[in-house]
Amino acid sequence: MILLDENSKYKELLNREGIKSTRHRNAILELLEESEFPQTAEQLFITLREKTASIDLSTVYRTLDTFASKNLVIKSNRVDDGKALYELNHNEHKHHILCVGCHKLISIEDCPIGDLKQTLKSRIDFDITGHKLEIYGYCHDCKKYKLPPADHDNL
Amino acid sequence: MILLDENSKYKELLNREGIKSTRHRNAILELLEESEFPQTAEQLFITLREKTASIDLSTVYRTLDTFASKNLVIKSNRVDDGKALYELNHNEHKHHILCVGCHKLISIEDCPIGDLKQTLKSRIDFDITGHKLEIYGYCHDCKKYKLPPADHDNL
DNA sequence: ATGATTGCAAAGACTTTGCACTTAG
DNA sequence: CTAAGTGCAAAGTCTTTGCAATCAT
Repeated sequence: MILLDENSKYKELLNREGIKSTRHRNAILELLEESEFPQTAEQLFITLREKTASIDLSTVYRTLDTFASKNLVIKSNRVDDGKALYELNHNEHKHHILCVGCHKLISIEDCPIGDLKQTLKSRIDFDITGHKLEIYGYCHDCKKYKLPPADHDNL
Repeated sequence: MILLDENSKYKELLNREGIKSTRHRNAILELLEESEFPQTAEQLFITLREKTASIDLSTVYRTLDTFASKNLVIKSNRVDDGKALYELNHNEHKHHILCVGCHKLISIEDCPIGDLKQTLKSRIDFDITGHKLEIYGYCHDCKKYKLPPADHDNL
């Protein structure tokens, strides 16, 4: 039996969470680690089929849900369609901006919520524990070439 | 034939957009106008069935999509589930905060994006045209009673 | 060995579509 | 009158689930 070291890269992490280390789970974690942006289950599924051996889409969903329940990944839904997105739960906090011309995602370090947190705390005694921010607009190139929105009519 | 004035309340608005004024369209607009928060198609459907005569769910979806294409309503998706939300496109800009203890929505006037807009413009030449912000946390009461999150584990 | 994980097929939830009937303009 | 709107049923897309086979510990 051929067992690459690769396959156990996340073994300790997984066992620590009380779940078994499997080929699929390792592959999905690895893929998420390589991904700059949140991915849909299908994107991951397609890449996994290309890179590693076969896997079923339902296994991808189940694995991602398991990871989400262990807080290893964060599940969210894109605002402009109903598809679920999954990303590794680094503890770093980051936002992206989406160009509606070319659909490129750009990471930004800025987070404008900090101030609001204090404001709401003192004004209405509301404790912010989390937030999700999606920003749309035109990047340098799309503005230049005056591209129309690709399919984000309502934003 | 009984034709209440009510039924034509939005006639001019609709005709101006090049679409016909119908009982259903008027009812949906009226309902959206009464709604403090974005509604799912099904919420609207159920209320419509109670308040007005029968309507089909597909008609609700078609009507909302038509309205969205005319920019009369804004369609979005909540971050934590896959259901589409529809709200009237007032030109006012407003955000809500969600209490993860009791699921209450609270409207806030604050919008922290203004400054960021300038920042990104000058720093990376990105023109923000829209954004979506969802904020989670504990309201005064839920903090007091130490209620656990209802079902927003990953936020 | 034994309970967890997986593939497969089927079902579920939400949304869209085709077509014949109805209605607004 | 005629194109637009609607109900109904069927299909489509994304996601979840039941069950038998397989795998990790």
